[in-house]
Amino acid sequence: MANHLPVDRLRRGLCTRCRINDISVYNVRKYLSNVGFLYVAVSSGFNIPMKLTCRDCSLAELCLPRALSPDDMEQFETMVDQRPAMARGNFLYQTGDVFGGLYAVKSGSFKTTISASDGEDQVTGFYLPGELFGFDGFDDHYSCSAVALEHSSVCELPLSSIDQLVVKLPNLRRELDRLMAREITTDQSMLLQLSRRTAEQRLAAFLVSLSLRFRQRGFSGTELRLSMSRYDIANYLGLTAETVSRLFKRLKEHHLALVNGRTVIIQDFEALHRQVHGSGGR
Amino acid sequence: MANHLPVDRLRRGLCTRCRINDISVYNVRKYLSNVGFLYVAVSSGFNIPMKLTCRDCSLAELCLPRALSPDDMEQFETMVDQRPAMARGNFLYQTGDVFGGLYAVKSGSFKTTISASDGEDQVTGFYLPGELFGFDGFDDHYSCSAVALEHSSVCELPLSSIDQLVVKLPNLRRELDRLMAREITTDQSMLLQLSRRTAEQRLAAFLVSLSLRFRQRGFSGTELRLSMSRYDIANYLGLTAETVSRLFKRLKEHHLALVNGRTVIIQDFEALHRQVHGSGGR
DNA sequence: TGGCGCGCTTGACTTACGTCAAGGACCGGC
DNA sequence: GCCGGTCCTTGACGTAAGTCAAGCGCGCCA
Repeated sequence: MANHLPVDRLRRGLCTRCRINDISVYNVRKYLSNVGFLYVAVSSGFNIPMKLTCRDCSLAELCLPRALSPDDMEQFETMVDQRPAMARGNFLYQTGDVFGGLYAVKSGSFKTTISASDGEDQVTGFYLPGELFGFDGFDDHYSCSAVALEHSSVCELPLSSIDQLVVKLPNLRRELDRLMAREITTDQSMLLQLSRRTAEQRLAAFLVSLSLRFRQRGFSGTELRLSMSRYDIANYLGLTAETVSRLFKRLKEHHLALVNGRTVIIQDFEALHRQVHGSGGR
Repeated sequence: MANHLPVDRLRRGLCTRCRINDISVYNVRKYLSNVGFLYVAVSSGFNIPMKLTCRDCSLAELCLPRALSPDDMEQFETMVDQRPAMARGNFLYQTGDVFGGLYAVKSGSFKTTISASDGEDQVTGFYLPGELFGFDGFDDHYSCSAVALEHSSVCELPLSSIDQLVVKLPNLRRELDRLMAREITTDQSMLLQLSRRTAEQRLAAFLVSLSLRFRQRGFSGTELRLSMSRYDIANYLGLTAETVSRLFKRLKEHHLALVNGRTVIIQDFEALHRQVHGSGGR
């Protein structure tokens, strides 16, 4: 397994194999100790002191500012707050909190959940580096809670900044609208998933989506490390952890994917993809 | 049954019992012929020639412009296009159409649907007078199709107008953000419904929501006329038409609601409400 | 490095809801 | 007022996925 190192990307803050974007010796140590396999056999280049700007950030092409011209970008950067890293399981915000702003994942990953009156939760989304979340809060209060799935960090775009920026930067407003529409579209396609697809198809769709998003971020699209538990996956897909477990077993038997704990090796992406769209649901 | 007539509201374009907002002799005749029970035993006051302004519209307190000051409202009105009425079953827009703008229901009702690659549809929402839809289109193309469920009409807020107005009217932008966030929140609470609630709970939630929204619009909250088919309801709730039918029967047996064709009489709202939140799902 | 607990797996059994099929009611058009 | 089609209802039956329970093992912490 390649220990071929994309040093320049690392310098800019991101290892293409891991999910580290805000580099510091502490974080890397911490991260490495969590990672099962060691793609990062790094020597130097770690304790670069830095306050990342968006232009430096390796996620720039994926993240919100990608719609901005260099001039706009400069204005934009001054409005973005970098938040301290968070430990796994910590809440970034909770249901009912006053809307503070939007968040972009800088490193790690998050889940958002809503809770029913009886206390039961529903996972509504997983967010990877470069992805924006918090749109549900625009109605004054967040309707979801956001939880770090691993050691993670975010950039914050505070509400006050948004109000100022959208007037000055029409491109930013349009990009925000676009992202919000995409949030709606993905939620709605989940509605279709939940009501018209079999458990098998849902899991296949989940893996395909993750694979594509990882690849987009420069990670491997075939060897993934899941940051969420079986329970989270099951909940997100409207299933139980037992069912997910059995399905993973079936994927293994059919040589579509090899799942071992939280490591997933996708063996036959095409077949998985076919399964998603394949021959109707229930 | 009262033929007590809210004439002033009718003058302004809305009968509180029916769903007529854009009054013309033609429309009323057309509508009456579709309605099973005749609340509207109207004599005069029908063929009022009018181009409704938002200030005249009886839906003003519910619709988008409610966030606007009188001055703002005047600017806003000039940008809104009134579309000709549409027959049942007609598309306002279809999946993939270039985003033209947002729509507010003026009379009648609409459903939005997405379709899977295999051609199967999923109903993602129902929209009543005063409700805004089309947000999914902000990402350049509509990801849903919008279909009139009965003889209906809409007001259009074209994209070009939105771009101009949001700069001039910050309150409008905030209201749009709020509505968009609400769309996200309702979609996500549907995710919870679909994955964690029994068929019975889903249908109860559907009826409770409809009842509240009808009441908000000045219609009866206890005697509803559904504009959507059993198939649509079932599809929206992730069930089959057969199951919905059986559930309606059960509601009748338990004296919670009386359902006859498309007429629903809610007998015990509280009990229905309890059923929604009651003692966990599956 | 070793111990403990949570998260995962596996099997046996249950059930809510879907599927299939047939008949009935309503509605709109001629 | 009759006829055709669509929408709705009802019953019999099947099954995908849930529930319950028990054991295993990874990974986290001391």
